Amino acid sequence: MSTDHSKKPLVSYETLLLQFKELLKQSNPPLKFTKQREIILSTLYTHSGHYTPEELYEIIKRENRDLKTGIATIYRTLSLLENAGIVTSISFGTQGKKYELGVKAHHDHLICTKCGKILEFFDEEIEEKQAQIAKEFNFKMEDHSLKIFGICPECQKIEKERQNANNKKEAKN
Amino acid sequence: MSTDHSKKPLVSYETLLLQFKELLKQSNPPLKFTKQREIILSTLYTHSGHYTPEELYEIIKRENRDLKTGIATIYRTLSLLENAGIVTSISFGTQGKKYELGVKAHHDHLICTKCGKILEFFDEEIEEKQAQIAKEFNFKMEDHSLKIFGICPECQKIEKERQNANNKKEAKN
DNA sequence: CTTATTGCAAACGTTTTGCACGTTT
DNA sequence: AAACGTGCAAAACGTTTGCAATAAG
Repeated sequence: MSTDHSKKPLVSYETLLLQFKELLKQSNPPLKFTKQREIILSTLYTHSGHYTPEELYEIIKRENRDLKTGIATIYRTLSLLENAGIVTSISFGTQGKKYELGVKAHHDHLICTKCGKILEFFDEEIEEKQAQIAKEFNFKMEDHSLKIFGICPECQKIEKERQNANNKKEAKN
Repeated sequence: MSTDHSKKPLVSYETLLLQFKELLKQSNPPLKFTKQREIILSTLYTHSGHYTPEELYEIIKRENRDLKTGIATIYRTLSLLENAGIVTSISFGTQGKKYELGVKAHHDHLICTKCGKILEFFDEEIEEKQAQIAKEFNFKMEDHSLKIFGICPECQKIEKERQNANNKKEAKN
């Protein structure tokens, strides 16, 4: 298994930006390159990680006091970027989606159910198995998503400490 | 790989109902066995498959003209049944969840992106790999979800037929 | 007779949309 | 100048909740 913890995307921002501009130009009808779209892209680039539209909106508002960017534009741009394959999303039931720059290699997720932290992993064997299963069912595979839910090491530690504290208290009584 | 296409749950309805009644009685405080709860359970039993609360609501309304059952009760009962481990859910991003009777063995899902059909599979090797990965990350695994998205054989066929029809039309012009 | 459960409607949080105005091309 | 993009507020969507009436134990 290979683990990919790199916090930096694989391409430079210049390359990414060019890629994005090219995409806009090639669209039919051609789309426009706006300040808002640039800021959303650059924010995703500089803040490597998984964000809800709301979280991204807060970061952008805080870091760009001069330019107004509405939440609707965040949603619209994230959809655009996702359809273009520039970002990918991971969904959390009714509680929404989190987005990340998708220029990294494909990977799956470990999600902490206590603190919401997301770790990434990649396993070639599982990838192959999935393709094989799709084939067996005559499914034309388009995508797949593997999520492992659990408690991360840090939260396990916190849990243990809380238990110890409780035990001490009970011992006193 | 073992494939489980059985459209019938593993236990009889009588057994399931007893299990449910026992569960209600054992709760603290004890919960009540109502007509609505029985109908929701029996509808899930007789209509094997995956349903959104809305879909279940429509089925129940159609098949039980005499008893009024509100959508809120569907939601409340599905939560109850899920917490009790009697049904399981599979979530679809912002578009909600689908529920199924969960007395069957654990399995993962193949989901058709055209028609929404859900097929089930189980692969021991993938299961093991997941447990191993969680261990490597010191994650205390609670659950996992593997979804393969793609186009089912039927929809592939429909797609091909549509293409053929289009080709003929173009040939005419 | 007590307590949980119900349907209803209102509230909720997230996402989408209509529209007049601004910006990019 | 033409057309796309924007912010805003309202609407839409799936889900949850408060409440008075009802049914189960």
